[in-house]
Amino acid sequence: MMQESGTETKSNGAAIQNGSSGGNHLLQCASLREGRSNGETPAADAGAAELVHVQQQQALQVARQLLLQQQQQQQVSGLKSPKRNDKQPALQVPVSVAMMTPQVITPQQMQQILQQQVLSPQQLQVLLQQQQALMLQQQQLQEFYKKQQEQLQLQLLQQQHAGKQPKEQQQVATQQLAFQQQLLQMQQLQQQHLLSLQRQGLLTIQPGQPALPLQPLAQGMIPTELQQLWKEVTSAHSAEETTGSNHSSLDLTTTCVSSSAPSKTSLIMNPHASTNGQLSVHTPKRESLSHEEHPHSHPLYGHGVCKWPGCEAVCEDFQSFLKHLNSEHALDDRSTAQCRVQMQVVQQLELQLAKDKERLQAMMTHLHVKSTEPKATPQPLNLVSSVTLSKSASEASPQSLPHTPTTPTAPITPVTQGPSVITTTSMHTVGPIRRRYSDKYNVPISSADIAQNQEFYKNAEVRPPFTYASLIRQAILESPEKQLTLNEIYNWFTRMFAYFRRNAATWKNAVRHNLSLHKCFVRVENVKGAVWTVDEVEFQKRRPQKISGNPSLIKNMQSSHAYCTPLNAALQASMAENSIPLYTTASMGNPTLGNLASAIREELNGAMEHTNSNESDSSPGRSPMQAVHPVHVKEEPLDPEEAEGPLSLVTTANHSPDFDHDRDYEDEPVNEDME
DNA sequence: GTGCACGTAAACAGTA
DNA sequence: TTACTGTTTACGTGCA
Repeated sequence: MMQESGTETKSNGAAIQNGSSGGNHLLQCASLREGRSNGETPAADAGAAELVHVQQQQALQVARQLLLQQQQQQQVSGLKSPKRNDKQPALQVPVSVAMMTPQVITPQQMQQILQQQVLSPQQLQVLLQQQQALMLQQQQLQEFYKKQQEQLQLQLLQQQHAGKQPKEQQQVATQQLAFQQQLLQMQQLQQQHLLSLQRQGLLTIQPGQPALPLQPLAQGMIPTELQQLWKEVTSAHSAEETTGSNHSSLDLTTTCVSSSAPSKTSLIMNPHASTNGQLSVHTPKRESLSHEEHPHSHPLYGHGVCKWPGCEAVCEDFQSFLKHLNSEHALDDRSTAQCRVQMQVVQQLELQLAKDKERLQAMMTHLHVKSTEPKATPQPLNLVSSVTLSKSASEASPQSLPHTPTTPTAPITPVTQGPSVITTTSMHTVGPIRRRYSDKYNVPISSADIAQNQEFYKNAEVRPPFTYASLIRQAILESPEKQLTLNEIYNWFTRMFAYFRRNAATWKNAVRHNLSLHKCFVRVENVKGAVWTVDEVEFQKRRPQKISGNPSLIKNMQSSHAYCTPLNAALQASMAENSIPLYTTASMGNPTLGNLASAIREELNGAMEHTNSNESDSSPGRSPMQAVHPVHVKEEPLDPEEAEGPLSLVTTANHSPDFDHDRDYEDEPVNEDME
């Protein structure tokens, strides 16, 4: 008995699932673009990188030549002019250090680390090699530059004691300038190269941590990975510190060779970092202060261990920890560098979080809209779906007002909210409560509702928060011909809802009961036997009744439309005025909009009609459907002779799928009363 | 408290 | 005879 009938209800599930995966990617791309948006050329590829590489080598050679010349001059002339003492540091420092320092991982780079997963191992290796070559060059440059500076300083000192000729001084100064310009140029080239690498998906790597890039390519970074990253970064820093005679090379922030602590801190805060409120450069002062406030709760101290990133020094007690903190993690270049890295880690995490949030939002949105998209496709279903959708939408919207507050069940909100699934789920758990919610006051289920939660209902044995009447109507409307045999209705129930795979006797009885009870369900004798159809007119009639006597309802409905998204005011107004136009456009156009519009229209229609219906059936505001169809469809109990009447109804219903009838149906009692 | 809507159960009849 | 289909009635529940 319960077999077959697989035709009409297409699984919206597939459509639901295929929809939107691309969105995230787009988002990511967009964010990446933002991150990089420093005016780089977009077309950086391996060729460009090589070019940059060659250029860098040339620049390096030039620098070496300059240095040699300088050294020769120094040897020949002895001491240099002291005059340039003042200017030199000023010139050197910013240019040299800032430019030459291997870059601390920038937020963009971190972001890429977190996101990148595209490159093939071969690509990665090539890029890594390039990167490492660059790093080597950087180191060479640094060493070279440091030596030069030391020599210059020595020279200057010597010159201070022994006078020099201004000529030589000028020469040296110009050479310095030229050299710095060369360095600057090199640095720019390097940066370009780095940017190109970034574009290719590889982050820039710090010298001394070649392994780093390999890890990050795994998808999202988990905290441990981040920690690992942190350790590597910090270790790299410290290594450089120890190796380099001059500590300042590490960090952009640690620019001045002779810079003082304050200047460093100020430099440390780059715009990015400051945004995070990370100004919390941990000065000893602060620490102690915070410590005073919270005696033994120091964020950097726990379980007897210093939690300074990469430290993990064991501290017997808090005092020793403080000691350790002040001694080992005082305000120096290393600490600031670490601090900066930490800032970036945090920033990256925040970025990741934001991104994930975006992703979630996109997913929610997609799941929401999704149901409508598939329906747009031209299939038997589509017709149905459009109808049902409109219905659903209408249902949702209307009821949502009066109902929403009271009824938790209604998966009401196809349009408005996000994870309808969740909503429904939660609602389902309510179980017993469900019934009231669905129809009456509210709207009967909408196909959209069902579609949106389709997967959930299919798999979870949760009672759908819809009335039998709503479900039956839905099933019928989803069928290509908008008519189903009882058995097909059964099948639809079992197919769509796991809940109805049990207790068949009970719910089947209920289905039959509803079919018979509600006038909106019309039994038609067909060639193949008896089929059930939905009489929308009945719905129309009924709806008003429920609402009837409640003038505020109309208001509510209209206001409810506002909830319903992006329908513009004009549209709503037009709908309010005349349901027909809206109806047409809505149904024809964008599915979502159509649903919404139809829903609204229904609502309005219902309300209007309702108001009008009290007086007479033929109200001006009525939809064509209504006008066309005889109001009384089912009034007379089904005599075989009357079969014709219902049939006509059926046809009409089919013709105007969009017509939402949301109003439901079912309250037979109402109908009867009206009739 | 009442009316309404809904769900559930059951009885009954008709039909294949 | 059985199972399905369809109708009807009764009862309970929740809500306005």
